[in-house]
Amino acid sequence: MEKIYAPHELERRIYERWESHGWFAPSGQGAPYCIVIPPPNVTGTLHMGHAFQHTLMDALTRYHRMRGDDTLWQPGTDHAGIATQMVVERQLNAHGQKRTDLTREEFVARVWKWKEQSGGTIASQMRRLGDSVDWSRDRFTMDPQLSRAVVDAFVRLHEDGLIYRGKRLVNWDPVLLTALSDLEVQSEEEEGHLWHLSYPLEEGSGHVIVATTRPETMLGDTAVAVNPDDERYQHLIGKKVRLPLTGRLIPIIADAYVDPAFGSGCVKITPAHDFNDYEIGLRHGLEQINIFTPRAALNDNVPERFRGLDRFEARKRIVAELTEAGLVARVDKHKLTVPRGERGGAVLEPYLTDQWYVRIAPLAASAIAAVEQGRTRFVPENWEKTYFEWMRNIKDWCVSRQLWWGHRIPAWYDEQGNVYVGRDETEVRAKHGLAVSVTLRQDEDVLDTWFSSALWPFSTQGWPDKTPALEKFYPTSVLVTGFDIIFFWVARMMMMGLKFMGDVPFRDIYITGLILDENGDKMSKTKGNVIDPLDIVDGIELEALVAKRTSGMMQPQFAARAEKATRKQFPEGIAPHGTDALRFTFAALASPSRELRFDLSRVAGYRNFCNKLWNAARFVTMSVGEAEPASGSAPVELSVADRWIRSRFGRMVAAVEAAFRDYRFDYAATALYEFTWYEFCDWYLELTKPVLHAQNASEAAKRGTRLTLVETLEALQRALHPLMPFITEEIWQRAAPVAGRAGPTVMLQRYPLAADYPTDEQAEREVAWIQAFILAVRQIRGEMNIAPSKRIPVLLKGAAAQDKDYTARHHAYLQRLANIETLTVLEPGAAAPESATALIGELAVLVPMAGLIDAAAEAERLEKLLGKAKQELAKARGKLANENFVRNAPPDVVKTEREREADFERQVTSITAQLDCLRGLLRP
RNA sequence: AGUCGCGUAGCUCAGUGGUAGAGCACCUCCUUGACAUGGAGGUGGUCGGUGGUUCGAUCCCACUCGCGACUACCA
Repeated sequence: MEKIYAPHELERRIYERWESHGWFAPSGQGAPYCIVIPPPNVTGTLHMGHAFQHTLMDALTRYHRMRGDDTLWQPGTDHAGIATQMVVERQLNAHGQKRTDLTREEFVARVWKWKEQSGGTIASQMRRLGDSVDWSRDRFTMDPQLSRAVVDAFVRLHEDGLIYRGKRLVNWDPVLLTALSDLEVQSEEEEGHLWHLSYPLEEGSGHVIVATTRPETMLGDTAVAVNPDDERYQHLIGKKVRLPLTGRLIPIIADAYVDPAFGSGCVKITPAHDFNDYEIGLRHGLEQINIFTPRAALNDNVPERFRGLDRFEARKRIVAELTEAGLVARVDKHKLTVPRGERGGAVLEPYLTDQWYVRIAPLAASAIAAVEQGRTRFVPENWEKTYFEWMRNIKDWCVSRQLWWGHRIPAWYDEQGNVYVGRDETEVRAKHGLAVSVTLRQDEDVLDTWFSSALWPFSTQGWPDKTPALEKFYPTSVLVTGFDIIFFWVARMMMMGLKFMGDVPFRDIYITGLILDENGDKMSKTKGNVIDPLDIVDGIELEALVAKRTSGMMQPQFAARAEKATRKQFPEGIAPHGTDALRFTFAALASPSRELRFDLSRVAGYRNFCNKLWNAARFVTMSVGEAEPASGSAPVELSVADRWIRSRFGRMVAAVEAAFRDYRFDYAATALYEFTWYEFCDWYLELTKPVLHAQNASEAAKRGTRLTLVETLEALQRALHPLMPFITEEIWQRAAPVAGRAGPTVMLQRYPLAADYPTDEQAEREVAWIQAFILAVRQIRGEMNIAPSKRIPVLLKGAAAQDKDYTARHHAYLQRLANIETLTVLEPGAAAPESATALIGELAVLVPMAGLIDAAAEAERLEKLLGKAKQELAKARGKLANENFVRNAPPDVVKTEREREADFERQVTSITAQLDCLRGLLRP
């Protein structure tokens, strides 16, 4: 084996082998275990958040596969309606073309082409990350079968009265020219103004003042509203004002919605351009005057001189004219929240249009109940509150989009405008008895992308057909996703799953944290702080990274900032770390916290861990050789260390089992890391050396150690495999034959079971003693600056029978690991030379000073120890002096406290005696 | 405005009603035949503040200060 672990070459080779053998497919045996991937945008690339979630999903998948479950990780991608259409439109624009220069068919063909071109990026990234998805089942939301599912779902919902078409106010994007759902609106606080406008009363005797942030909408006002209890305006209710600039007469109405304390207490009502005003308009039967074109320019419903003006231009003109007319009473600075489109960023306009809606309340009710009843469980549990909060206040879902890329709505219109919903035109004609002579025209609109996503857990398994896959893998086991799409996706899958499958789509919903950069900022292209996960895997030069981060940036100032930040953050680019190190980092990071800062130094640490594991494997293979240590009938004898490491391995596996059960990947990572490094490498490998190198050790003992070495190494690869699939495969291939384990790949081996490694209390006790001894000597060495290579004599004082026993039996370990020259057990009362001291309970470990140790330094060290011991002793005594403590605390707590007290008393006595002795020396 | 979350070592974060932990960073020593991407030892925290419950609170409760996210918004 190479001295340094080099991941690059072997990762690709190994993945290809796994994939070509079809090992990612479900085995067909065992209990079904299924995860559906949150489908990324087909034309996108995977970012750190994806890589993080994929790591966790793959770890779960590999773990369950190795546990013998019939495991499927279902891959696929999403057509991402608006996002994808926008990308292709931008490409057209770059060539001086517009979407509308093409026919719909031409444009859609163009998008498909782009999808074919760029659609492979994600798959190749996933391969590099080691994702063990069943590629043979790859799905795309616009596959024929999944499209059929979309149509079927739409028709069924319509048949059940859960989909309707209606004219109402929607969030309209005047740039993209489409409706959006409430969730796609991003409200941001911006600086604006509050204009106080004066509307004259009809009879000419005075005026009312209304306050507005959008003066241009006054052209569509159809009332002024006051609070019914507002005494200032009682006398005006029912009267009329003359709307400036238009001359229209509009009524003053009373509505409890109006807050008398805000502004003037008078509100202009524009039912066609404000959600609240719309509701008020409905209550009072007000006219709805639409004053905008779809592009949000003023239309023919306004005085001629304003027609055709863009809304922002119109605002200036109207304010100017009103000011001139003396009708602007006041202008205040005002913070307001401006609704913008999630994708395009355009200011949205509440706009009256015909759209399709899902009547959501009945669907939400069963989805709420399912979580209340525990049929689906959120992990961490707290997220169910967020889910409930939204579900209980949910509003109907606008599902139609005025786009070309997506699932066309399965509705047809005749020339009279009657609408028919059906799976296709033939079905529609048959269902409604429409003659061939009736011309039908299909709805031009497509469905919200999230409509097809909502069906994902069952549409991917063949629904609406009753397929074996659907039967087996629905409900899925767990959904792994971020909290940012609980509403968009999770809640909707719950509703649709319950509606169409009659059961929840997943047993557990594991909500991951959000990956932030090392400063706690969201990673975004505009901030220039995104990291391509593969750049961490393969490494990247600084210049290439800068180029990558600044390319395609519209605004040069952003590019400059991104470049500066990048050069500061990665002055030498990013070193290669390998996939396993990145994956292990993600696992270790996956605490229940909702925000996770990604720090490259963590990855470096885990790359070192890979290297450590690699070198441990080198040591084992070099020590054990090619042959199976336990072959034939040769006797095998296990040392205390051999028994100890098996026992410790069992404890570690138990911790990992619990961690996977609880989705505590951080605990799993920690347990594996600590076992591997601190127990297997730091202690066990060292403890094998005295045995393997000893001339007087029996062949049976050597066989036992070799066997344990290679068996533990082999089992450790299986234990680590879900988190670090590549390096473990590579090592396993070498270790397994020697460990007597057959099989083509570690990924199909059984995961170790804690039950197979019962705790060996005695071995653990003995090794703990050995460790304490060695640590005691090392501590003296370290603090007294005695070179590790210097062999030193050690004396034991106050040794009990057991200490003597252990000392005798484990002499070889002590001698080698503490690098001892001689080990002498002092008889009671025997005089000890001046020494440095360390305590193991009542046993004192002495290192004679004889030229090695500076007495003053040792005195200082002991003073410090004494201080600590006294402090702890005082604490313990204080507690025990408290009658209430002794009376009320559980007996075992009191007992422990008494033991501590005794222990510290002994320490204080012993250290004090040593100090006295030293002081004698220092005071000649 | 409502909902939720966070505040623990220099940094990033675990954690528990009874002895406060890890990684990184830092200091000292060491190239010993798996590994310097390493080994050995060490420094470092009044667990945001105040009060309450308790024999005992970093942990539970209340209030408070400082952050943050989400949802809905007053024109």
